[in-house]
Amino acid sequence: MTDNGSVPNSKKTAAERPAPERRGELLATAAEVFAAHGYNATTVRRIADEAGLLAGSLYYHFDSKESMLDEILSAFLDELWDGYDAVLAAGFGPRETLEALVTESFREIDRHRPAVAIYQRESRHLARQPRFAYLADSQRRFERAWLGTLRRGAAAGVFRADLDVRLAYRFVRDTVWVAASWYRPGGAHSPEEIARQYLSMVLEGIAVRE
Amino acid sequence: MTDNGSVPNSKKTAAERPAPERRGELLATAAEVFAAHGYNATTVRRIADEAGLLAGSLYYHFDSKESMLDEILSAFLDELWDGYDAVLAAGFGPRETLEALVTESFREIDRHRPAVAIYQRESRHLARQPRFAYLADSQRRFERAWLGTLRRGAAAGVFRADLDVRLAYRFVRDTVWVAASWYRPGGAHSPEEIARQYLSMVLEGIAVRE
DNA sequence: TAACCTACCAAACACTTGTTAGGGAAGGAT
DNA sequence: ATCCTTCCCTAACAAGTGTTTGGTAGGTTA
Repeated sequence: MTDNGSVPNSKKTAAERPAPERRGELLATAAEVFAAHGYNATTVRRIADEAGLLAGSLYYHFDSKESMLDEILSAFLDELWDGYDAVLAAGFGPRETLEALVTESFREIDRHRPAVAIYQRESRHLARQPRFAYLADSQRRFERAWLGTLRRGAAAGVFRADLDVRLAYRFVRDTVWVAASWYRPGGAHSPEEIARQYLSMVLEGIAVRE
Repeated sequence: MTDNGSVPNSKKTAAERPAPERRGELLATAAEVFAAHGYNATTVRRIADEAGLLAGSLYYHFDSKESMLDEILSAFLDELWDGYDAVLAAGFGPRETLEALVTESFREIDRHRPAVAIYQRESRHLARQPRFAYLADSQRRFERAWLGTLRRGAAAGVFRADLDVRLAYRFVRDTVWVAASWYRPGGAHSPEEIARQYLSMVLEGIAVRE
């Protein structure tokens, strides 16, 4: 009985926000609908329907449809980078870094599946809008982290050096993140188990060695 | 294979068809815009703009925005299955079949990049509509072809048997098709070259062997 | 000449979209 | 009781949507 205790309304910064608990519920259903049908194809009435209120009422909590999307994506990316930065700061070798990044990614997919699906679908054209410039930033950091790890590994002789590193980067990146399109939490495999098998395929290949 | 004939501009009977050459141009630009911004986010006025005519004029050539999408997707799938069926009928072993399927896929991406991008983005929810039921059919055939090849290979000892075949299937499938999101025809690598490197990664892995 | 066909335009149609304005019920604080 | 805050509803708005209708320039055929 400790979860519904204090009301942190006055503790937040400048922007006065209504009760953050209802907000979270609404954002969760909005994310679910965005992920299922795409941002543009999702009407604000549909979100309201799914959440059990009327379209106009959403504007008590948010000032636009776009800001819902914004909040969903930035919350996801914040958490993602918390995890990634921890991995990158740990001083692992290239192979261990790759393994940790992949595992962390599948954990994020587990926690933020709708947000990841939306990101995959919309980030490319959203990144052009000034409001979503942080998406482009994130993509650059992303590339730096993964490509750097792959290059370090190739130089250290733990990853194959005969591959186009950029192709390998896209290969690993896509391999991991498209999983969000079919992954369902609570399924047969845990995020860690999926990460283990994916890593096994990416690192060792699916062919039998002789 | 999916549908009836190839020119569905039939308000009455398919007695006469307008010049198919202009049709092809319009479909190509429509596919390009759909791929760039998503089907729902694309207005019919935007397509017309890009093609150099007015929105209403598109309805001389097509009877709806949806039928443009239909024609783009089914044309792509028809060609894809021509290639796949040829491979599957060739009587290759599992490994050669996999290699041929991957190579053929990258060739299709090269030829139908916009259609592939649209397919990736929209097929999931389109498949629920009766009109696009052939998308679901195609996906089932797709799964049978790839999964069957992987199973045959695991049984024959050329693919690893310790992997979840379903995971491996999704791994290979996604790995190949997401390439459409970044591939640009006329780039540094030919489809065959990309296929070669992807196959090398999928089959042998990116780690150095000892 | 006239009739005809192709490929388009101009203007509107009905409908959906995101968003806003004003109001009101519930409940706690004073 | 009075006030205030929270959360939602009703009802509308203007802009944008896919689509239809009727017309027409220009070429081809009779």
